Amino acid sequence: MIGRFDSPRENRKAAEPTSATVFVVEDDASMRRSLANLFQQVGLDVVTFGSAHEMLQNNIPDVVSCLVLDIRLPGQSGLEFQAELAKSNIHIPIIFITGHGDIPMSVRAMKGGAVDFLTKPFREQELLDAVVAATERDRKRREAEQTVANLRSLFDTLSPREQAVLKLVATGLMNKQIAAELGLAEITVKIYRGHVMKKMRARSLADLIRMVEKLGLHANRGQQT
Amino acid sequence: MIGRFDSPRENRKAAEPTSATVFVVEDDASMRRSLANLFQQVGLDVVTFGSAHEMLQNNIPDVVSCLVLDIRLPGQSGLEFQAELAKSNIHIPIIFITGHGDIPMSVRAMKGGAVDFLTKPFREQELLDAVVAATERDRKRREAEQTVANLRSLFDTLSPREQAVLKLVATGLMNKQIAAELGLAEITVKIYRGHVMKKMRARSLADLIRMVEKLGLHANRGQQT
DNA sequence: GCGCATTACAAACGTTCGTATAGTTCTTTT
DNA sequence: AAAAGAACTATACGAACGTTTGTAATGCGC
Repeated sequence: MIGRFDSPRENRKAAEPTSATVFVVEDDASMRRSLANLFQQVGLDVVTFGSAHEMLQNNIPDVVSCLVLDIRLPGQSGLEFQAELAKSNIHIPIIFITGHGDIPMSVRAMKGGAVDFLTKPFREQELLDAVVAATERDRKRREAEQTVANLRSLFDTLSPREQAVLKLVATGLMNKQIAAELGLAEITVKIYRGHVMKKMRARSLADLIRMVEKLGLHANRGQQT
Repeated sequence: MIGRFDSPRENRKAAEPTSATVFVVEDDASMRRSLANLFQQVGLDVVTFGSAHEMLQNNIPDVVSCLVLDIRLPGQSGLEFQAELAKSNIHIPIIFITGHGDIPMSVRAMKGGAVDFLTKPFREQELLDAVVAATERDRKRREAEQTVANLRSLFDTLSPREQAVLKLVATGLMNKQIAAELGLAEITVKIYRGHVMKKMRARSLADLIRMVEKLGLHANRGQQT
C-alpha cells in the first residue's frame, strides 16, 4: 500500500477542531485509494485527482485544505504544477510525495514553499503530521487573508474623497494640512474624516492607523491638476 | 577542485554594492581553499573554519554575511550546527553543500530555513547565486532588526510612567481614560505624553502608533494594587 | 549635602478635533 | 422628473489636545 506500516492505528490522530480537506493528485489509482483511505480514517475530507489538469478542471472549494502531490505525474510534473498554482495566486500548502525524487527536486519544492517532501516508503504518521502542519498553515493564512479582506470591503465603502482623506490622515497630517493638500476647506476634511471613522468602524485614531497598516495603503500625495 | 568548470570566468559576478562576508565551514582543506578562492575572486570577504566548533570559538563579526556549510563535518553535523545556531538566535543564512546527502537531509535543512542545498559537483555560478541570495537576505534581516533596535533604544529612554502612558495611548484611549487607568490627573498624562512624543521623535500620533506596532508593545492594562 | 531625574499636579492659553445644523451644486439612478 | 447620494462649504460649540510656567515631594548617586 503506502509504505511500511510501523505505526499502530491507535497512535494516529489529527485532532483538528475544524474539519479540513486534503486534495490528492496522484496518477496511481491504488495509491490514490490508500491515501484517501488513510485521510478518511482520521476524519479528513478527501478529494482525489489523477492529474494536475483534472484538479484544475474542477473548481477548488474555498475551505481549509492542503494538497498531497505526487512529483511524477502524467502531463505536468508536480513541480510545474506547484509553479502554476503559485502564478495563479492559489496558495494551498503542498506536501510532495515521490518514489524517485532527487535532492534538487526536493530543494526546488521547498524553495517553492512546500510544507514537506516525503519519499516512499514513508510512515503514515509522517504524512499525517505533514498534513496537520499544512492545514494549520492554510488555516492561519486564510485567517489573515480574511482579516484584510474584511478591512478592504470596509475601505471600499468609502467615497474617493473619503479614501483620500484617510490616506493623508494615516500619514499623520493635521486636518488643515490635508485640506491644503486636497484643495478643500478644513471643515470638509473634518466631516469626511468623521465619515471614515464611522464607515471603517474605527473606535480611535490608533485603531484606524493599524487598519491602514494592515491594508498596506500608502498615500500618493502630490499635486492635483 | 569544486566541481565541473563549465562557466567561464567572465560570466561570474556578484555585483554587490556593499561588501559581505562568507563563512565557510568545511573539513576538507583543499575544498576550503578552493571555496575561499572562488569567493575572493568575486570580491567577497571569506573566513574559513574546519569545524562548527572552530567557528563558534571565534566570535562572529556583526556584518552582512552568510554561511557555506558542509553537511558532513567532524564532530557536529551541519544540520546539528544549523539547529544550534537557531537556538542561539544566530540567524545567519546557510547554504549547505554536500557530496553524499539525501532527500530527508535536504528537506530538514530547508525546513530549518536554509537558503539552498547544493550537491557536489555543482557549478560555481550556482553557489555564487546562492551566496548572493543569502547575503541579500541577511542584509534585509539586519536592516529590519536595526530599525527595531533603534526604536527600542528610544523606548528605553522613557521613564516607567512614560512607557505606561505610551502603551495606553497606543490602545487608543483618551487622556482622561489613561489618567483613570493609571490613577493620575489628566494634566499629568498630557505632560508625559508630550515627553513621549519628544523622546520617541514621533512627528505625529500616526507615527507613534506605527512605532509601537514595530516594537510589538502591548499594553498590560489592569488594576494597580 | 547637592545635583539630578522622576513623579505628580495646577492654572492658563491656544490649537485641534469632532459633530450638529444647514445649505448649494452636480451627477446618477429610478 | 424626482430621489439619492456625493461633494463641498459655513456657522457654531464643546471636547480633547498640547504646551508653558510654576510648585513640590521622593529617591538616588557622588
